[in-house]
Amino acid sequence: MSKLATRDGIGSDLLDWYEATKRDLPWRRTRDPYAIWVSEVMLQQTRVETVIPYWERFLERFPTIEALADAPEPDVLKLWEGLGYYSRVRNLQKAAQVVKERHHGIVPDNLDEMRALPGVGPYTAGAVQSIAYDRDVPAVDGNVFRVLSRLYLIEDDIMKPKTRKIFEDLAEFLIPAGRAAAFNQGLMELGARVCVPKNPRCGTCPVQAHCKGFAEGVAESLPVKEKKKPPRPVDMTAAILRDGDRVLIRRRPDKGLLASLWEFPGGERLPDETLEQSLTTHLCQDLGLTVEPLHLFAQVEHTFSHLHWNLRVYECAVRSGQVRVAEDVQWVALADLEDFAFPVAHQKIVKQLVGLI
DNA sequence: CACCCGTGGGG
DNA sequence: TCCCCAAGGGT
Repeated sequence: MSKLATRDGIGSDLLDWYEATKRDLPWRRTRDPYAIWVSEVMLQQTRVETVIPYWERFLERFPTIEALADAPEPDVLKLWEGLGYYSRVRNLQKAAQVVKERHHGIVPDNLDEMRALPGVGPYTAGAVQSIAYDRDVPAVDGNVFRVLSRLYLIEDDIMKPKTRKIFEDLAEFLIPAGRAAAFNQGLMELGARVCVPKNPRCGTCPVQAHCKGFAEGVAESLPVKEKKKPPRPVDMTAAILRDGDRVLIRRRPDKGLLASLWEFPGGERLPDETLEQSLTTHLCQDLGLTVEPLHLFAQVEHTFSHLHWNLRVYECAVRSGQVRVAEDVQWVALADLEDFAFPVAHQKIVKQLVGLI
């Protein structure tokens, strides 16, 4: 750490630049720890421009910890529809319930208690504690990894968990006393607007003079990051079952991919399965129905972070069996489909269906 | 540690 | 088109 014993001007240069140029983001207009927390969860792996309208709607509908804690989960999920990584909001609501019941509805003002809440990891805890409570703790996200790896020419693979401590220690060391809120946000802002992954704007960088990566001409090749594997292709089938103006939908399991979202019934079609076999497997086992595919209604390609669905949707006729309507299996009028939270892949089907009205 | 968990935008 | 990626966390 001795070679880093030059806290030099990074802190003050970055703070000056941040205060002078920071964006006017809605969550920067509040000091409410809950509102800031919500923004940090939404911003996980998600762009600022995408988050803004979601954050506005979410805070309007659930303005307090208690409002979120007491809300029906389907309502919460509906407001998150389209944002992805849905376990984020399920954990957020669980955490809100813990805060309501065990912390008098007040977001904990220390790192350990915050970290203990579901969905709160090292980044989110550090971000909320520094931004909302002015605690001098680091908040290391992807931007900070990139900025610091360039500034100090650190070549450790940032995808490896053990690398995290190197950057957290450095980020903490660099915090100007009492200024973690602005400093942490300054590092992230710099990563988002100047020290970007490709074609970094080193010419306008406020800390270029301190940047070892720039001096060595290797800034753009940092950080070192292992490539991730391409998404695995999966064939999927889904059935449109109609009864007058109503269609059958069901809720996905409360764990795993797209947990608790609604969908048109179906599932994975294994490589050696026929269409009928696949539909029978999923509809018969899950709903007690056998069906006959009538015609291809839609074909949807959808890529997730780790999967690629080729989803074939067939309008079907019920051949035998009776639909067991339950809390998680419902006939819904086309006009009411919008009340349910669907994953994007199935929203494409909803659009076609509603277009028929 | 390796893998799972979404989505939309940009180069 | 394809690949990368964006204020990560859970298991």
